[in-house]
Amino acid sequence: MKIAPEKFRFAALAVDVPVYGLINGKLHGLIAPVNRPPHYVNVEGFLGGMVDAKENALEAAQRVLQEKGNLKDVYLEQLYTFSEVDRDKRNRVVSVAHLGLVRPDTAAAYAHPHAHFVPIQKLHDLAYDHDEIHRAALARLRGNITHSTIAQFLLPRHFTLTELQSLYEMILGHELDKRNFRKKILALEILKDTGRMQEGVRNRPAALYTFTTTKLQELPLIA
Amino acid sequence: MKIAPEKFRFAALAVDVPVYGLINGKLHGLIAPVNRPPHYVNVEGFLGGMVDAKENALEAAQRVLQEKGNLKDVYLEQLYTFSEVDRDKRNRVVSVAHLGLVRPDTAAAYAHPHAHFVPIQKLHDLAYDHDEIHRAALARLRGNITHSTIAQFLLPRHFTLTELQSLYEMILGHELDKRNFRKKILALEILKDTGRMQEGVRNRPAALYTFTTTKLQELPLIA
DNA sequence: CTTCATACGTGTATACTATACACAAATGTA
DNA sequence: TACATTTGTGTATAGTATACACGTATGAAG
Repeated sequence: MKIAPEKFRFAALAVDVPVYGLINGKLHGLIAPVNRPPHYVNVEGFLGGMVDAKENALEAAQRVLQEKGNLKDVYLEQLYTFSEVDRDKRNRVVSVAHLGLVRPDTAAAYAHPHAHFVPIQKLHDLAYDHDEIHRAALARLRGNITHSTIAQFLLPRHFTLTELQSLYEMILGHELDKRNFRKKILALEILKDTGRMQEGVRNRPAALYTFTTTKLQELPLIA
Repeated sequence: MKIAPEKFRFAALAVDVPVYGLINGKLHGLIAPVNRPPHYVNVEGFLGGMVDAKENALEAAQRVLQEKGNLKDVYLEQLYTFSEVDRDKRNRVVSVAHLGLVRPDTAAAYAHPHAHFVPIQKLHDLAYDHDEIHRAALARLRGNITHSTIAQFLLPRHFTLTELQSLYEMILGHELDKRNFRKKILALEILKDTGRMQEGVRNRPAALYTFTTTKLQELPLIA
């Protein structure tokens, strides 16, 4: 593929990837130090990087997560393209933001010299326009969780209904009735009982469920 | 704003804008001839153009519609960014597609030497990846019409409930019950009766309604 | 081994919402 | 005056959403 004529090439094309995961049942976002003098020092931001000539935006997002975060098998979807002229104060960079989700095993076991998970409430004053990207990502998550089985990418393979409900509550920002939630979610037939139970809890052990399919499905509205 | 370093500038950044409007009560899309030898000759495509150095993607979309289609006051929202390496066979172009909607007065009175409105069923075999953009745009329209007052950007200022219902039916692809549709839409309190009636129709004249606000509002699910 | 603390798992009655459905009324035309 | 056409309206029924409380299984502590 040839490169475009010089006169159209003033902007760099980047991806930024807000990645979220549950740690101890709470939503965290993955950020790393940003050090780009003179504008961006002593700040942090989501993982991001330039798209290169032989890949599309999604592939770039996957590569960036691998290279800069040592992360694989992340659920990714395109979020929004941020193109404000001065969104990067150094020079013109247009960024195709992608929402990323990881399971708790990945998030909890995550160890990396620079990138780290931080509770979502503490994600502010980030570099570039990453505060705005964060808001857009959470809004997307809220929209998705009621219309699809996206929760599956944030939960372990086997989970309890209480864990699922708690995830919904965190993302939606309000509490749900336990009995009604169970009735609705089970009626959708997207979950199956594994027959196994929680172990090592100091209360009545909960049944473990799993999603019937590993694919993202559209759903009628929940909650 | 400085331009980005040379090594990151291999792709051109463009916008493509599928614009839809009602003509004689049917949805049409706006396309124009594309003539970019050797790959794109004798084909048509949505209006599009390069983003330039001093504007963001939305501003570019507005400018392109003005310059290439002589269109102003178009409702625009970012749709999706298409970044396949070979989506433009000539060279690498990443396009931030925007969905555009115009009112029937604009669409019906539309006269332009090249750009023209074509019924959506006839929009196929378009240049570049515009068939895919068309599909994405219609899918977005379907999603939006049930969750927002986006219909207002496709209807005249004053319209009948039958016209509104017919728009919903066209976009959703199925028929709706007249009485139930009216009950639901009026209960939302997004419409007000203008007190005026249709004139010059050869049947019982319908009451004319208008949206209570000119802003896009989120709605609970309709239909 | 008993008691306690904790979280799990379940059903029903009521309010609300969605659906199905048919006919009289207002206009222009013949 | 009769006809063709499209508007505008109500009710009964089914289905869905909501509100709500207590017995049960486990581990820990005494």
